[in-house]
Amino acid sequence: MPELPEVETIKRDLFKRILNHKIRLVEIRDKKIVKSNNFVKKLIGNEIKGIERRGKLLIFVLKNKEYLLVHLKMTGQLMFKAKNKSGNVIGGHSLTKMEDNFSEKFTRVVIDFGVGKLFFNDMRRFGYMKIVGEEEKEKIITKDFGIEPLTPDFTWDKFNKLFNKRTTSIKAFLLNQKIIAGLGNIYADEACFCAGIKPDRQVNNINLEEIKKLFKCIPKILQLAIKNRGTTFNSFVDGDGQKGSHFNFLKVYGRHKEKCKRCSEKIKKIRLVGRGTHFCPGCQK
DNA sequence: GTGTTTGTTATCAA
DNA sequence: CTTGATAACAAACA
Repeated sequence: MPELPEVETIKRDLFKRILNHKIRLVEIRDKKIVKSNNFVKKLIGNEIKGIERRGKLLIFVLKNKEYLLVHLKMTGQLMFKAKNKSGNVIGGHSLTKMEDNFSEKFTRVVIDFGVGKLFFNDMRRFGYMKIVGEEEKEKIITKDFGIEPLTPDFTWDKFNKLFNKRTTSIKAFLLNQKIIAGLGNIYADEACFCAGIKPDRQVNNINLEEIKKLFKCIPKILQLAIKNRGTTFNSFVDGDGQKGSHFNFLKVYGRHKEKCKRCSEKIKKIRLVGRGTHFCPGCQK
């Protein structure tokens, strides 16, 4: 599940690979993935001049000031494979099996940059790609997303105000992209552990001290996960097709029935907001 | 065959 | 209009 740290890792990887290379060919293998018209035509001959991120959404800035938006949803992957001297992508032989974290079994779109190809793979087909103009891009990044952690926009004043008059669980609050952008199921659970808050607590019952802890925990958790190049649980790979190493740093997510690293109590798993939710009964109140 | 996995949105309710 | 709760979607795997 690519969340903010995973998407950020991909962004940084692709920056080094695909910037300023003219797009030669675009192959759509699954029409469902592409959500805008004239997709191939708009890309061929174009260049990517920058890569931005808003929450879990990747924004490729095109030379003609249009924007290629890519959302990986649950199982999306974006990986660049360089070409060798004979013009074939390295490691791109198998069409069916996973070899070296790479197969074309679930490849939905391929963008050929001459120096290599960018593969959009997505087993579950929840992800999408679309090209939009300046106006629509601005509308999306302002309307659909809340405060962006890891930017100057994430201030104590703004964060604290978000807790006013809300009547939902802290877990649902953290998962809501319109409130805070970029947290998903893994990092929402991790943030709650870090702040010592049980995920089913109501937002209006969380005290100032706890809000302060959350304010510190959210960037801290995300930064560490980025440093470890993201969490690979099922399908996440970075822009080069490699796994992230943050899995072993997780305190609660995926550690059901295991001992808490801090207090040795058994990690519990419940269902909240329709999501698997992990917490430590000893550390979280 | 069944349950489980989750990011987002549609839908309905208040 | 805003907020919240819930189901639905998709496909593979244990």
